[in-house]
Amino acid sequence: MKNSIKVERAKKNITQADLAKLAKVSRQTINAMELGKYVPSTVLALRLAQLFDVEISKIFTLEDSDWV
Amino acid sequence: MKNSIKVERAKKNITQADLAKLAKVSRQTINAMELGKYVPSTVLALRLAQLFDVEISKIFTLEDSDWV
DNA sequence: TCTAATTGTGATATTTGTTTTACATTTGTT
DNA sequence: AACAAATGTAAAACAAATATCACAATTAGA
Repeated sequence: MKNSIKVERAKKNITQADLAKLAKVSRQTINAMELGKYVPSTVLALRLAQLFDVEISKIFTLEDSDWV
Repeated sequence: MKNSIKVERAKKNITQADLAKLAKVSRQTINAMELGKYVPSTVLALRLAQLFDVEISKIFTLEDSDWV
């Protein structure tokens, strides 16, 4: 699964630490997520979409490998 | 977090077992999710949205308690 | 270039999602 | 009522998400 959190963050010009605070997770969670190291829970994904005021599917997109 | 998987499933008139197979998870996962016993990963949520051909935010919605 | 801010990384611990197996309960049909 | 299909539930095990702490590497500004 891919995500465009880094881009959304850039649009708002906020740091990982800022976003972490807003989303109420640790900075490392944001960092690891941006680096594609893991997939967030749906609650966290919804929170981020809400914070960025963007459809969740605009931020998170499935890849073929997500169906294996 | 709330979800309307049961409703979407009813629209398509398929069983939990059917959906489980389509979404490539166990039937218990679908069941527990419908009963609100836990929150799926974003990958699974995206798969379901894609299967139902509905925006993810139409199926999964945050509640106030999801921000605590 | 120095320095501070930001980002990346590693290890460990805890919590939560998911599977499997197996059985109980409910619902729908005949 | 009896039977089958669908749904709910429980426990154990494993996988994955998230936190925390600590430090290294990179980037941006003065």
